[in-house]
Order: sequence, then structure tokens, then C-alpha cells
Amino acid sequence: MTNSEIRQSLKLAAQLMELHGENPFKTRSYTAAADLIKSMDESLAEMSQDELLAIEGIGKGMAANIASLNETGSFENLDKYLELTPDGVVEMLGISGFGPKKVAVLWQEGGVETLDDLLLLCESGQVAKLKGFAEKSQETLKAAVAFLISNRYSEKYAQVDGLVKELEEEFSAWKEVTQCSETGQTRRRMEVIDLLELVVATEDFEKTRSQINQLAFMSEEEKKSGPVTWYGRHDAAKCPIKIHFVKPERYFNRLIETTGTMRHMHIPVGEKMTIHSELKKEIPSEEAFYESLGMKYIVPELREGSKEIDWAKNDKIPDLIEMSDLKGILHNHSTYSDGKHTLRQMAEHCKEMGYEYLGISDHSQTAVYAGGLMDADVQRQQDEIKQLNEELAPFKVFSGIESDILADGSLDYSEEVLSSFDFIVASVHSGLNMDVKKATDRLLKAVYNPHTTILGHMTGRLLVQREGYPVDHKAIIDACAERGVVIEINASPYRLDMDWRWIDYALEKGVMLSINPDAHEMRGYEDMYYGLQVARKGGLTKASNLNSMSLSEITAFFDSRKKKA
DNA sequence: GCCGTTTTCGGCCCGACTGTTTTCAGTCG
Repeated sequence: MTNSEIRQSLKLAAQLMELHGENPFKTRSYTAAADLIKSMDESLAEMSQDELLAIEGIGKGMAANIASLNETGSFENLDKYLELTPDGVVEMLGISGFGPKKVAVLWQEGGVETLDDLLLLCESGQVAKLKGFAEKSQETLKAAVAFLISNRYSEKYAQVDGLVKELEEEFSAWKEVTQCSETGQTRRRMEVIDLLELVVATEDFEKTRSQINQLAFMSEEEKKSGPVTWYGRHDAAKCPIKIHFVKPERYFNRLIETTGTMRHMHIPVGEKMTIHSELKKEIPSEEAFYESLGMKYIVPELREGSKEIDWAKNDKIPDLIEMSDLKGILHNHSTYSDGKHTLRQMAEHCKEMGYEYLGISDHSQTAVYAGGLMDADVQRQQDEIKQLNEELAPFKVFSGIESDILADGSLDYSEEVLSSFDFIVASVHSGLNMDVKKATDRLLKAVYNPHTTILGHMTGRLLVQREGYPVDHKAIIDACAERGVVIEINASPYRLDMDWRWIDYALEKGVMLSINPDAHEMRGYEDMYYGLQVARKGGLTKASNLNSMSLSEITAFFDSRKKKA
């Protein structure tokens, strides 16, 4: 098991224990163990019992739990409490703002055992009558539960991209299969996947079907399968899978047909012509197909049915940003706050990966939980940055901060301290339960703050798990345009925030974006890949991406921002 | 459940924010 999986299990155990009224100090030892694993680098799975026991906060009991997790995937105490708790109640523990105590009331007093029960109870107004609940909690809960129910069979892209590749490889190795590709949502690089699709070109549909059914992790739902499709589940994914069988000569027809959205397929491309209508003839390649319709080739991630047909017909497809266009990495954390690796490690690793610069932006002082930097820490970090810059030149570390946007929209330090940074990412981390007016006003005030360089994860959403606070995207983008504030595309696969659907509007307004990994460890840099995927979907070019600037360009950019502040 | 010791039991614990209260419990990052 990975450290993060072990951590999740310990956290779940702690929540369940609290739900069942266990000794709070015992519960805390589980939370404490989970927290300390967060900052650990060594793999727990590879450590001996003695090594585990040497860690402060891990005693005999926890070491045994970890050993058991590695061997069986669970441990006695966790099993015991899971046994005592309905699945729906376990799911309820995942709702933000409602912890074990509240969930216990819903379960014990309200008789709620599933998310559907809970939604009904909210809708009937009964939740507001429970102890510790009122109108507002009921409304919040209703929205959160409805969101969870609608995402019940959805996965984040990063949760399934590896799995799709494995299936592609598996199928491609079969003798009667000539070609195979992902298609549909993953091929379009959607941020959330509720149907995983593949196209398999095969000489023998039924043989391929039976081969799929021989894979232990695949289970067919025959009622939903058809003569040319296999429909079912993969053990490792919440979302269903649809596999399209096609004769080798019609492979590209099926690939095009299943990749684009219905809208893409039905936008007129000529006199009584749509992409869909033109798929009748045999197609040698996707490129040749689009060319035959008198337009430029449209990459899969753009086939949403928005402006791409227009662009392709008028030779105006943006020159989409690529991995090699990223010159530096902004918005990263170190051990100064809640990061796993030291500033030096983060800097050296970034340099080794071939980037020209790193922007470090640890949490600010209000984020006490994350070890946010007090004034003295800022000074200490800036001294270290100075020293690193002498050592690592021409590579450069920029001194930044991820400043909390406080409830009233102000930033988290004195003018003097704010002025000491090269750049500032302003983000909301607390008080997420706001209406659209309050949230928008709060963000606008931060955008109008002359010290703000980048607006961080605009809506605070956690894909599949938590809806972001509602914001008036247009108003905020307009303000960013007016003030020259850069908007972050937070590349964490949990966030991908701002939503790519707003990139086009931002570009229209001349706003600059920035693909930032929000890395809390060296490996976090790899998340840039996910940010890049959604950035491309939104039509981002390197010219409009801040961290595509060279070192000298971005130095000049930060300097000119600071002069205006 | 962990830790430490006055050594086998007693103490352990971040603080802001929210929504519920009528002075605070619960939650979170």
C-alpha cells in the first residue's frame, strides 16, 4: 500500500471511531498518525516493525495496523467499525462541513442510512428539526448530497487515465485485434469521467468479447451490451466502461464518431453536411477525414461542439500549448509550510527537470493548520532563496506566497511584507460556504489588491467531491483583465480550477493564465500534465500562459507588476 | 492509542469560523 492509502485508512478509522463514540484521545492517535505520514518520504510498506516503532507517534498498535494494511489492505479495528456502519453513513462522512458528530445525529436520530435517504429527509424539511441542525445546514447538506449522488459513478480523469492505457495495451496484444484506442471522454481529456470508452478494431467481435470476459477484473452487464458493444465494469473504477467493436476497415469512422460530443458531430460543416453525415464513407485516417471536409484537423480534446468547427474551417485553430512550452513552475509549497520537501529539494529537482525557474509560494500566516509563514519565517525563507539563487544560477527561485484571501477579501500580511515578495498567489481556503455575491465580492477585492499577481484556484472546487463556491466568472475575469491579474489553472487533478470552459472568455478579454501544480512535494510537479490537458481543451496558447515565459521575460513581468503596486 | 515517567497510569489538545445557540460544539485545513 502507498503511504497515502495507509493515511486514508487511518483517517477513516478515526472518523468511524468518533462516530461510534470511542475515546477521543484514542481517536486522535489515529488522526495524529495519519497527519505525520503526510510529511513522510520513506515508503511505510518497505519499513520493518522496528523502524515503524522508532517513529514518534507510532506505537505498537499503529505499527500492527500498518503491517496489517500492507498484508491484507485493512486492519481489525477498521473492519470492526466498517461492519457496524452502513455504507451510506460512511459516504456521509465525506461531506465537507459535516463530521462524525453531525453524521451520528443524522444516522441515529434521523434514521438515515443512505445518501438517497438523506436527500429525501432534506427535501421533506425534517433535517432542520434535528438537534444541531437548522435551515442553513439543511440547505448546505442538500446541495452537497445531490452533488455526491450525481457524481456517484464518476471518476477524476487522473484516476482512470492509467487504467485506460492498460486496457489499450491488453487489447492491442490480442491476435484478432488490429487497432485499439481510448475514445469519448478520456480521449477528449474531460476533467471528470462518467463513461470510459474504447474502440477496438477486430476481425471477430464475439471472440474479443469472450476474451474481455475472461479478464478477472472486467464484468459485463449483458443487458446493456449490444451486438457491437461490450458494456460493464472494471473493478478499479466507479464509472462504467463501454467498448465499441468495429471491423478494421471502419476503425477511424467509429473512432471519430465516439470521440466528439453530439454537438461536435451535428454542427453543419457545409450544405446539408455534418461530421456525422459524412462518416458513411470509409475513412483512411482522422487527418484525412477533416481535410476532406475542407477544414483543418481538430485534435480530440477540442471536439466539444463549441467553436472548433468554425476555427477549423477558417484556419483559426489556436496553436495549443504543449509540455515543452512550460519554462518554469509557479505556486509550490515547501517544508516552510505544509510541503513535504525542503526549499532546496524543491528547487534542485525543478532545475534537474530542465525548468528555468521555480516560484515558491507557501501558505500565509492565517493558515495555521498548514504551518503558514509568520513575518520572521518570510524573512528566513527569503534569505535562503537568496543563497540558493547564488548557488543554482542561472536557475532562479522566485519568492512568493500563497496568501489567504480573508473573509473580507483582504490579503494576509502588512503592506511591507507583501511588498517583499516577487509574486503573490491569492487564494481562498476557509469560509467556503458563501453565496455568489459574497464570494464574488471577496474575490474582486483580492483582484483589486495591487499586490495580487495570480488568482489561485478560483472556485475552491474538489472534483467529484465538493462543488466550488459559486462565483460570477465574468465579473472576476473582467476585473483580472482590467488589473492585469493572472488567473491560475490549478493543475492538481483534484481541482483543475479555474474550469477550462472559461479559458476562452479569459483569452478574449486578454487575460493571462498560468498552469500551476500547487505542488506539495517534488512529485507534485508532474501534475502540470493534467493542467496542460485542460488548458489545451480551453484553447490556451503559450503566448497567453505566464509560465511559458522565459526567465528574463517573467523577471521583467514580476518587476513591472511590482512597480504598479 | 501514544508517550513518559514522579515507571504501568494519567495526560494528551491548533485556532478560526460557522451555525447553532444563548455561551459553545463541531468542523476543518
